[in-house]
Order: sequence, then C-alpha cells, then structure tokens
Amino acid sequence: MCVSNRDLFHGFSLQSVDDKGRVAIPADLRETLDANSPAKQVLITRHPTLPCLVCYDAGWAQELNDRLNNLARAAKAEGRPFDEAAERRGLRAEKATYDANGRFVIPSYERDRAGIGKWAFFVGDSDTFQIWSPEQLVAADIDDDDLKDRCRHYAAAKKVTL
Amino acid sequence: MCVSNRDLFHGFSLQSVDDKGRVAIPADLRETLDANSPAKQVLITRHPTLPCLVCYDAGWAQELNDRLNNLARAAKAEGRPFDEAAERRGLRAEKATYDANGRFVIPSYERDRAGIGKWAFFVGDSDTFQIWSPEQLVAADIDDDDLKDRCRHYAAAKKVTL
DNA sequence: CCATTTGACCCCAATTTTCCCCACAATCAT
DNA sequence: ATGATTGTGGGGAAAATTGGGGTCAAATGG
Repeated sequence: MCVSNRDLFHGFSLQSVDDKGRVAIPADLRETLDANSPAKQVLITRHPTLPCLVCYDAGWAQELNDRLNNLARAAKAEGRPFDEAAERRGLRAEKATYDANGRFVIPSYERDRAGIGKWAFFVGDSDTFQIWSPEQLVAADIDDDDLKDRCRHYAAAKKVTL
Repeated sequence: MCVSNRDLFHGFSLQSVDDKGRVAIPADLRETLDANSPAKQVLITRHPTLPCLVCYDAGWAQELNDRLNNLARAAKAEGRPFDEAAERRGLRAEKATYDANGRFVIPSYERDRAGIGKWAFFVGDSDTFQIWSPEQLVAADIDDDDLKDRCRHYAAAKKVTL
C-alpha cells in the first residue's frame, strides 16, 4: 500500500479575499486538486488543534474514510476498543465548489473561526493544504518560526501590513 | 517497502543567477530529475540546520510522504506517541517548474534566506541536491573544508570573487 | 400568493505575473 | 577546428489573480 498515485500539495501563497468572500486557490494547489479528483470541489475542515483550516480533494476524503473503516474492522476483529464515532467526527467537512477562475467562498463558520479577513495564507502540506489568517499565524503560539517568517515575507512582498 | 529505482544526484556546479532570478540546473543534476520524474519540476526547501537549500524531484517527495504516513500508522497502531504535524513540517516545500533550458526561478523567500545573490553553487547529495550562496558557504561555520575549498576552486575558474 | 431581498454562480475584463520561445555565447568532445 | 551540448539574455505570449457586473433561485415577509 505504498503507491497511492496521488499528487501532493506543495507551495505557499498569500491570496486576497474579496468583498464577496471569494478567494482564488493558488494555481499550484489547484493543479493538485484537479489531478486527484475531477470534481471542481474542495473539502474544508477546521484543524484539530491549530487555528487554521485544513483542505483536501474528494479523493483524499475517500481514502481517509476507507482507512477508518479498515481500522474499525481490524479493531472489532481483534476485540480492541475503538471509538468509531469520535474518529468519524474528524472526517466531517464542508464542501465548496470553485469556479473557472479557481475561486470559492470560504464557508462562513470556518472563515470566522480561523479569523480570516482580507487575506488568506495557503500552505501546501502534502496530502492536504492549510489556510491561515496571516494575522493569526504570526500571532499564534506555535513552534513554527519558519512558517511565521515565511508569512511575513509574503506579506511584505504584497505590501500587506499584518 | 517500495523498491524505488531512483537515480542519484551527483556533481557540483557554480551557476549564475540572472536579473529575473532564473538559474539553470546543471545538466548532470537535471538528468537525474528527469529520470526520477516526468514532471519538469523541482521541489525546494530550506535545509533544517544549514544556511542552504535542499532540492529534489516529485518522486522523492512522494517517497518521503509515504514513509511518514507509514510511520504515523505504525505509531498509532502500537500506541506510541508521534508528532505527525512536526514531522510533516519537514516535508513542506516550494515547487518550481524548469523550462526547456533547465532554468527555474528560485522562490524569493528561499533565495532570501539562503542569501543567494548573483551566483548559486549546486551540490549533488545522493537523494537530494543542495544550493548554496557561494559567499555564505565559504563563510559558514561548518566542518566541511573540502566543500568550501571546492567552491573557491569553482569560483576562481569562473573568475568570481567571493 | 406575490413582491422583494439575499446570496450563490457564472461570465467578462483588466492587471499583474509567470513562463515559453528564440537567439546567441560559452563550453565540451570529438 | 568544428559540431553538439549547455548556459545566458531578453521580448512576447499566455496564464493567474482580482474586481465588478448580471442572472437565477431560494428564502423572507407582506
């Protein structure tokens, strides 16, 4: 089960959020979405611990679901305890479609909780990608100075003051 | 485990960076990139400890990701602690495509952090290759006199003063 | 039930950025 | 030397991002 033949999400980008709440998914990440699933859709969840969003394609959602089912079956067969309901909560997600320009509307609950305003910082993370409010990121109490630094660099390049 | 029949990166070269930020990947290294992945792309990260960049092909990225997923699964199955988010940070990378002449644009954050100006020193390192600012390399507080010496030699050959 | 509002989509257009292509210089191998 | 490959410079074409309409349908409230 080594080769899943999926494209990975790589790259970083600071994108503007317009007055309608739309953001363009950076071309690099969108390319991966399109490669992994023909549906022009992106699944959006809150990160379990960090104040950011986690996004992926429909194919990855299926993969996660399959794995969970396999774990549940194995646990049951071996009589181990397995809180399937809890595990399944981690798979809940919003679904959004993106248009020909690669834009979608960040669902209001997710946008609100991630504190996303005028700008959205995209972070490719292999099987998924994250979306941060740049302001939240640089202020966050996390051990990832490089990401914060990178965010500042991208902000400066677009003349955005955080 | 996957039998990955991969070519290795070998060789050294000092390349110029033009006004657009473009640099040609030396032919030896490019050959390996092409052999390992049909995508004309190179993934670029910062070295975890040294002031240089680490680059590799998309196939190696997939290999690293597969290994990480397997480790995470094993750890979970055996109830061992595993900081997946931290491990995953090491896999984050910028993606750049190179043209028919083998040139790509060094992403501005990476270029900035590696202190790369007019010249880029390429170092084959088996599964990956490194890109150094020659000035940073010879001044770096590292125990690799041979590499520094080699860099000076290449610089002298191109009449570059460091 | 009908009028009005809201908002989700879709299309078009301008600007910026990237990348593709061609020509030429330098280097290497024969 | 000379032809082939590799590296370098620059301009034009294509794509990405962003702003702003318009249209249709569901929801709201008279």
